[in-house]
Amino acid sequence: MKQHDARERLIKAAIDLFYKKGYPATTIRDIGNKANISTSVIYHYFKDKEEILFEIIQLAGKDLFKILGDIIDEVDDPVECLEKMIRAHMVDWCLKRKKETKIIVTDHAYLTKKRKDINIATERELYSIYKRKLAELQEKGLIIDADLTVLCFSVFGIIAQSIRWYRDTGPLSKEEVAQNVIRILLNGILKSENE
Amino acid sequence: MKQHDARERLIKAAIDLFYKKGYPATTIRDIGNKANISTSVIYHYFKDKEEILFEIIQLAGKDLFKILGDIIDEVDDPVECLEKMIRAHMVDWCLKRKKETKIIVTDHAYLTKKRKDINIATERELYSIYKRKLAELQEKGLIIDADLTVLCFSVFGIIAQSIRWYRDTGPLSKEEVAQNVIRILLNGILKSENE
DNA sequence: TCTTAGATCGATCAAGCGATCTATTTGTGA
DNA sequence: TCACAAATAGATCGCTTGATCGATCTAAGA
Repeated sequence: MKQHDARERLIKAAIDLFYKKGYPATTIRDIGNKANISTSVIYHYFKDKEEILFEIIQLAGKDLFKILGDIIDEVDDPVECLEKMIRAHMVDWCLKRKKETKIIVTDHAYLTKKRKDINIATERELYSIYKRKLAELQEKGLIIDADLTVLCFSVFGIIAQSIRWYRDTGPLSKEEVAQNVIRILLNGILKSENE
Repeated sequence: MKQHDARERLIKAAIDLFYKKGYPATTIRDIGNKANISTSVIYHYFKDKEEILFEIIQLAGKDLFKILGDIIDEVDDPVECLEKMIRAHMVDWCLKRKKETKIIVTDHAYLTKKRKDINIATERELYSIYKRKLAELQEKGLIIDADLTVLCFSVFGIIAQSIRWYRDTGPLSKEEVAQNVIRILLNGILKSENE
């Protein structure tokens, strides 16, 4: 086995286990067994169990940051931009990295204050990406002037919850699900007169 | 102290602790201390630690069941009914019983299969209440015919996430937040021509 | 070939856990 | 007033946990 291969295998095993059993219920021994690595070796690559969780969460957070940032940079039209943000957020992040997304929601609270604060800061930055875009849309009169915070978290809410019910075996593809969600968010669920 | 007072105090203490620290990180001793009750007494009122979690989740579920059922029974107009369901779901359940709602999302996975299945069944029934109402609205041509499952879970998603960001100290009241969410869901976030 | 730093291992530690035990106190109906 | 079940308490059991230990193994450079 190659050098540093062990580290990656440990992270992968941890993601699987945290996802299935939750962070506190997953033991250091579980992770070692799953990765076929002795327990004590884990402490060569990570300071403690919590550091594994921290790294998983942080990597996923940075990933989403990049996904959204790229779209913001590339797409000028604000409505199209928001649409693409929501689609990529769902398809390329939530549903693609389903396990990490679930771990973030369920287990980030088990980080100690210092590390938790780092993640909260990252999360806040992600929110503010949406907030800025939604504010821009409001200024241009393109979307309703509902409370910006509620607006922002409603968008986030719908997206984040998608992992709770999306199944790869279901009748709809990830793209189709995203398309439905975008339609619901942008046009609402009520039929308007001109439809 | 009166009879059975202890039981209620234990449940209350457990709700506080599960909410703040999470179920696995909360010890039997924590609960006893918080309720000023000896550890061993807990086992007089509950079979084991998990039973406390189960009861908390089940009570909250039944509560929501009643809230939604009452509205379904009382309100004839389907659009008005959906609106009232969403409002009550948010205001009278999610935001009013914030701690239990969070516990359900975060900790229900720690129940053993038998008990978890019971809760999944309850949850499914709750979903189907919404599903039936949304299907009725679709049949009458009152809402868009997006995929019913996506529709249903989007509504749930927005509502469930509200506890992640609503603060009692914030600028908006619970009712105002609910009003914003209802507006977003029903009319979407894009401005229509006739607005 | 020798050295050295990193990687790996099994054994083990101290602490904390859920749960149980036995003993005592309390309250209530006969 | 007595009897008995429910309620409470502190001590403790057996086990698992995260973490550490000293001892090996491996591989690359001098």
